Amino acid sequence: MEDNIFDKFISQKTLFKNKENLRHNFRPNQLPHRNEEIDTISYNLWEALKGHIPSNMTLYGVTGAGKTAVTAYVCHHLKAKGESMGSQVESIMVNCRQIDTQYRVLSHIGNSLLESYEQDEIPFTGWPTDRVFNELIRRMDQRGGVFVIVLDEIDHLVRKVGDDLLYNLTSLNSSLKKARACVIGISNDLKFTDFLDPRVRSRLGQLDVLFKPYDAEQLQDILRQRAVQGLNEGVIGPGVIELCAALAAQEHGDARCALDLLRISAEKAEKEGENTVNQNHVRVAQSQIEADQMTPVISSLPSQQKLVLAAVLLNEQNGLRNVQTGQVYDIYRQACKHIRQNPLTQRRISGLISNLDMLGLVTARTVSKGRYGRSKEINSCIPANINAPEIMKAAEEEMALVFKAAYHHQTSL
DNA sequence: TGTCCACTGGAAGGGAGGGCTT
DNA sequence: AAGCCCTCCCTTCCAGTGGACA
Repeated sequence: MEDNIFDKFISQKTLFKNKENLRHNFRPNQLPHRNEEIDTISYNLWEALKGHIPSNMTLYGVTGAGKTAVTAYVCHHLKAKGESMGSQVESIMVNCRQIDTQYRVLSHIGNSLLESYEQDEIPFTGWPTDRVFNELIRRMDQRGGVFVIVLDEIDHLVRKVGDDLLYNLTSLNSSLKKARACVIGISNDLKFTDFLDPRVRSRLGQLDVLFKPYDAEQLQDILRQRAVQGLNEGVIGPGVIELCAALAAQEHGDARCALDLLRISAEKAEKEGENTVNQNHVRVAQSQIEADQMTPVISSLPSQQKLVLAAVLLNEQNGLRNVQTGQVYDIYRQACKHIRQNPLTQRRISGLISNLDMLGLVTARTVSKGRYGRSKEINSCIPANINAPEIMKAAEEEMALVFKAAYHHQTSL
């Protein structure tokens, strides 16, 4: 019989008991060091089980501080309790980084309320927004009960489209006849309410919950708990948990980062056929995570963005740091010429640079150089261990062409 | 103290591309 | 088919700005 390429993996021994337990989006039975937050939120949502309207809430905290996990955890329990008590409670989670316009949020919520016998989804475009809103209200009233609408990464949405949506959502209850609604906003940014209309701010901020970042010891607890569920006994070498926790604590106490580190370290060890995970695996995992986060971001960039990034990198290859917008724009224009594309305006490029900054691919600091004007100081954030050829591979044709052209230009000098 | 640089970043609006309703 | 609506990408215009320099 022909050998199957997967056979060797079947016979290979594994270090994992259940890998899902080590993913950051897994919902564990317990969330260590978050009892206070869970209490506050669930005490408020308890109103929903009695059929009343809970206060709107805003949850603040850095990435990986457990905001989303706690909310999902509480909502899960809420729904279960609702079912056993016979009161209709439903939670709808919306990730505002992916679903980032008023129309899309409303249609997403509306479509998640589709009864199985109803066929008509709200189309992803085409309707006036107020029609989507009215349809949402109709569906909520039809179902009745209390709806908990969770807007994750709400700061992103507000920065992008303003506060119209929040105004509408926080005043849902005045339009609803039978149903009731409350809104939970989750934000990484403590100051995003600065962007809000005072009315929206006071309605949304009826109850604020602050999630402090985990410290290294708390992260260790989290990792140990997950490791027990996710990994086989005795596979974790000395100091591994401590190292993962310490590295993640440096990243502002990001539990997500800690879990990824542990999982990928174990994957590395398993691939090497080792029986235990050691600190070396963690170090390898860390550099892989850095590279893995960046490469898909770069390759999914629109082509003009890639060109701008290429322009920054080209400047850096020539030994320039802290380049200004104007310099980047010059190189960018030359790059466009090389590959026969029409260049965009400098205003647009300035915006694209800010975009790259938000994505974490470059840092762009606005500085004033006195009478030599005011500009951005731009540096790439691409770590030295991801080198230019790899970026070129990731960024495909546009950047590869630019780099090639620049290389010829350099060598011909 | 005023000037002036090299931009920044907001606002308005055009146009293409997707879709719906009548 | 015509008339809307929404989103995305882009341009044009322009007031505003931090701080070095004369």
